[in-house]
Amino acid sequence: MKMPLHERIRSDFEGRILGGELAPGDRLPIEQELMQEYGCSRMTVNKALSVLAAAGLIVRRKRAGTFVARPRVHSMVLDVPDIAAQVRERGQDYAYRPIRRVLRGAGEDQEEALLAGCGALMQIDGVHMVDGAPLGVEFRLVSATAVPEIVRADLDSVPPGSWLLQHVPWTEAETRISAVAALGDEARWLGVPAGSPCLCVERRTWRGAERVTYVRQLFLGDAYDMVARFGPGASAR
Amino acid sequence: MKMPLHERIRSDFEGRILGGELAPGDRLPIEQELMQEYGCSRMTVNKALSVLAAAGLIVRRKRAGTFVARPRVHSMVLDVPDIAAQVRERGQDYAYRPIRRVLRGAGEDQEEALLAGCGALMQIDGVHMVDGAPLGVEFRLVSATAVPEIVRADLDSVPPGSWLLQHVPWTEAETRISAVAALGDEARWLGVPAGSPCLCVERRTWRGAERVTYVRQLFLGDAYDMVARFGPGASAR
DNA sequence: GGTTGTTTTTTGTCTATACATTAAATCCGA
DNA sequence: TCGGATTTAATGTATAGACAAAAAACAACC
Repeated sequence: MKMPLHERIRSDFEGRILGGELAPGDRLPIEQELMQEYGCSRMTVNKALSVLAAAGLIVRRKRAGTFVARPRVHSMVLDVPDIAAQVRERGQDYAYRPIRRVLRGAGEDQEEALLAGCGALMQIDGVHMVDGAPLGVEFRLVSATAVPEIVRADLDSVPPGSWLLQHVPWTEAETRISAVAALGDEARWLGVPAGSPCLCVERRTWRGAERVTYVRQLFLGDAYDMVARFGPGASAR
Repeated sequence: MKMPLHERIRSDFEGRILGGELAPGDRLPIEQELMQEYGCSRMTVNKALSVLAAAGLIVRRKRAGTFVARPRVHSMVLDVPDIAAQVRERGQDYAYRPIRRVLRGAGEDQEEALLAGCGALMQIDGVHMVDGAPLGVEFRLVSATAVPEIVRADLDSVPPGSWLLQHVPWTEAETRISAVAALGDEARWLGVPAGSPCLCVERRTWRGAERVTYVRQLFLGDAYDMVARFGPGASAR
């Protein structure tokens, strides 16, 4: 196993922590001791520990030492997929069917008000189709002040999710996942009886302090799920 | 703003990439140029870029240079909360009500078979209660070969989720989130009509190659949601 | 033309050292 | 005993230099 030394030190302790040999609160050897143990310079040890600290596995406190991180505030990596790509990967046929696209001011809706910042809003609604059947509907709001290009963009051939991903840089995002019953128009577009369970994905994006987009997607409960992973290669797959 | 130099270099490029100034595929200056530009040593530049590379924002190739990473398969950090703690944080009352707890061999169920590995299984079912009303039900399987302590653990006062979090080390986990309709027993335990939409959270954990646990949780659609974040402080909140 | 070495550029790792920063521990005087 | 100043042990940042490793670019050869 030819592994850089700092990598070996890192995975050594990672294993011991995740495997339970080192419990939260336990103190690790100080850098001096580790240089002895591994026969290397302090920078090498430091690099290994810095990476573990960045990953949140350990906490380093000056003068006190290095400790296994307290609360296993257990966080996982959620892959937010490009729906079209994901569907095609499974060998199925994907299509986006636009429902509506209007440029207007913010209405009564609280979300709209927050997003608008007294500017114009582009509303884009559509349905994701798989092999001719609806998979999900989406209701999207884009701030026309933050993304002026949206007004003239060609969004009929490309699903707006993909377009936005390519053209709109953002610095922060929040995704909220819940379960709701499909109602009214939503149920009709999805072609299911009202009350059918759907996975509701809401996403808000910001650029700095400025709100950029809001999306609400409703997916058929039995046709779509989201997966989050933790562990070796969590983000690599 | 007193910020370490490597941190400044890092956030400099992070900003330019997330802000769109640097597009995917663009090449960054080589380390030599950056040492000139920032008037520092190569190790400092290297540290900054290594962190960005670890975060997946850039890709570094020997002899070729450093490039902004390709269309970011957009991944976010999902916080998997401790239900009890989360509820109490909102000032509400939390209780766990056990339904069933049996030690047995694996049955017909495929999931059970995968988990068992010809060993015994501990099945633990219960309801999460908030202010006296059901929030969710959970159906849990724990490999008694991987976690022998489970057999004698006191799980009536402590919700098994918390107990496991404390006592069972694992190295890999996968969470699958979908929307389903509550049916039969599940609906009864939740106190809702059959067919009500629920958020279904399934989690599998491994220790190395060995399966450790499987959980299936059903939460009332209108009372529970999960949040994932991306951006400054994504894991810190 | 295509294959196979060879060079060279760029990142990867590591060392040894220096000084800064922080906070725990200690000391000391009122 | 308390509270504040001082010491000191640990991490944090940074430097300058060395050699390793990979892969793009080039050259040579059949």
